[in-house]
Amino acid sequence: MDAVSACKNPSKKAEQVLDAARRLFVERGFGATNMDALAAAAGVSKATIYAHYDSKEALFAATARRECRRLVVRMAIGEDVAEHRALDTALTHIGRAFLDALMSPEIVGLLRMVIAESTRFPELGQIYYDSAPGQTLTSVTCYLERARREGLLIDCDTRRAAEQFLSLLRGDLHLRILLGHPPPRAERDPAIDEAVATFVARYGARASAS
Amino acid sequence: MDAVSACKNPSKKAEQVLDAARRLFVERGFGATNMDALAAAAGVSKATIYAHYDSKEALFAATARRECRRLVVRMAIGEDVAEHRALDTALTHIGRAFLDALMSPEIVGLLRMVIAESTRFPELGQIYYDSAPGQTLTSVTCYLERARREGLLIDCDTRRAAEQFLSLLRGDLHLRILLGHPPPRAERDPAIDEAVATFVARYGARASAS
DNA sequence: GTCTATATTTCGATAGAC
DNA sequence: GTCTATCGAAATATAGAC
Repeated sequence: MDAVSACKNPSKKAEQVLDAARRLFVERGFGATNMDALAAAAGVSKATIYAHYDSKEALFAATARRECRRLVVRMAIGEDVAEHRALDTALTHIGRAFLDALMSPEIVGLLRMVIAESTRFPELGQIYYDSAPGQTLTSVTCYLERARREGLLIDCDTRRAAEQFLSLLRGDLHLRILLGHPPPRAERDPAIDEAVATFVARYGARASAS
Repeated sequence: MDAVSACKNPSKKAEQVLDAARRLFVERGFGATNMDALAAAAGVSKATIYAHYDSKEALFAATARRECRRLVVRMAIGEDVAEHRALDTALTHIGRAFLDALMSPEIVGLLRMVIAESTRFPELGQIYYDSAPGQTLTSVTCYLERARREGLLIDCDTRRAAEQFLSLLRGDLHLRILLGHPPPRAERDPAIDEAVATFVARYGARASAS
């Protein structure tokens, strides 16, 4: 029951439909999007949509799954952003990349959509979580593990350390963005610096020069 | 345009309607709730609903606003949970209270609803943010300010410290709950301890006995 | 103020021609 | 495979009696 099998008859028009569905569902949500608007946006007729997808719900599920998969790709990039740098510099770079991704309109829209429909489509929540946050957490954990082996960190549970670092970075930014009231951009860089400072205070190797 | 003025004709039945609206909207969301179900749940006729509220949207807005205001009251309680205790004990207690509130089904449901409809009703996001997270942040900042004056904390920006502490507590719990996949409860207390440990590593007074 | 019954609209889904 | 045209259900909103 993935995006492929949900599409009964793959073709170019099926792609157009999926693209339009992504735009409209992400912008307006499931309930506020109707099939007429969807057909118009895709440049096809409603009947064509139903030739490819059994129902509005099936189309939504296929769309959401596809977008979550794309997310995995996006978040996996930047994994090596922190090569060969001092700990705090590397963490700052990771922080910027993380917040950039977190604040991008496509990701925010997708997350809002998934949250909104997580009761109607319970599986989506799991898929999303495994995609974006899961990938990021794994990626950061790997970096911290390397840093620990190199003596930059104290001996610790690197996965929990990664969770804490990401939490410090996220702050209430995530919530505010989801609520439609993002904080001014000027607050971002100081917040990253403070997140790094707190992380280093707990996990930085005491013996390192500072 | 608040909950009062949105209700054209206050009465006992108007209360019943608002109560039913809270339950259904929070459980099922705006789109999946219809006026027939609402009337049945409230024990009144549809016409009665429309005698008190101009439209489904008006009823939703009134309901959401009222629930956000109630939230302020809930979160303000527990402000003095941390009186006369050692720093880490107090922080642990604050942490438990915070997570309890964060995880309560009513609050999660309300938040999900507000996020889901934050494009259709942009004002709601602001109202919610000012209510729950705003109150909590203020409350924790006050405690930290007192602790700082008593010499338990280093000299610091207590508001930012409060933000970081709450972020550490929240972790990705919030996200996972909103996505419908909460982590096992057993992970909660260790996570709180670790949050406190990281916070104290950065902000705890170095001279204090440990 | 509240009800029953109904009007009206919106929207998901389909039939049938090409 | 795709379109035009349409059906039928569901849902919002209202009319009119009490």
